[in-house]
Amino acid sequence: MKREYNGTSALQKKGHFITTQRRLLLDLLYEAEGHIDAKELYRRAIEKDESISQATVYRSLSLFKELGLIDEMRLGGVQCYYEIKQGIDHQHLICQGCGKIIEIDIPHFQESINKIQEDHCFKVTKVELYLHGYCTDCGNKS
Amino acid sequence: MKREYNGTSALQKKGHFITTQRRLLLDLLYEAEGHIDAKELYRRAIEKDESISQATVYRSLSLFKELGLIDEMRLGGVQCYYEIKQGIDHQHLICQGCGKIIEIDIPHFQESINKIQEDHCFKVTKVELYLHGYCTDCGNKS
DNA sequence: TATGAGATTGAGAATCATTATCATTCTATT
DNA sequence: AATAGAATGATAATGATTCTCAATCTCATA
Repeated sequence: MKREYNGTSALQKKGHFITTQRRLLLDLLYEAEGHIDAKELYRRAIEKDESISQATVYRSLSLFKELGLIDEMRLGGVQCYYEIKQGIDHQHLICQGCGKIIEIDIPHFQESINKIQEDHCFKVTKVELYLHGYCTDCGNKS
Repeated sequence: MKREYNGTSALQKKGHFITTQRRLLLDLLYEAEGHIDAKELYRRAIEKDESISQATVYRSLSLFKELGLIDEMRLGGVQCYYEIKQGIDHQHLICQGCGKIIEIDIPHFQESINKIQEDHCFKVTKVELYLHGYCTDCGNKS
């Protein structure tokens, strides 16, 4: 089943071509439902299109990021993780035990950010909050 | 002038050797007063000890981090930045215009973290908050 | 203070993620 | 269908970091 994603129209609007590769990668990013890195995205892409190149994956991720279609995260390792931009901002708990990523919504977080902007006369464009630690399961083990 | 840093005793306590290289690197980290990356640390180290190796810089940073002597940050680029662990936690504003890093103390931030820990039954060991955007100077230009 | 086991180092190779190059192919008009 | 320019695939290049291993150093013990 072919769905029409917002993503493709966002590409057009800025004068970028809609290619089969970009459509595939957007598809996979939607299906992934968060937290996928370039390598894994490439692995999944090559199953559907065996000729797709790693370079295209990186180039597309870079473009999607520029267009604001996806968010880029640093969850601990060297590589970046990506996810389709959500309507509602959320932050991440990263379990050092099992590697699980938990998305959380922090009440009144935006208000705190607004206050910081005013206090420091700084225009915030992107917020990254990573809380590393141990989830319920891993915390109980120790 | 040779100073005796806490760092060296922390090394000893955990059974690590105090080597001239480690002492030099700790010295340089103290002098740097925050936000230095491995490459720059190596540049400064080699001025004092022309035979020191990049590998030693990386190994030492990794050890210092493990011992809790330094904090590791991801300030936007690919590489990590390091700084001697401060008594008081602080977070970072990262200017996308001029690259300036501004350290900020967020009132009641720890309380928010505590609440998140309780709400999600998650034991937080490390907090990373990065606010990307534009500082006063760069914000006014546009 | 001399010794030896084991930790640490230097040099450079290796790895891993990401970016650049460039000839070829594809896209969206005309 | 023709065409200009964008995008791709293959692969080389880069940059940060890690690994390997023989040589050297540290420190507890004699």
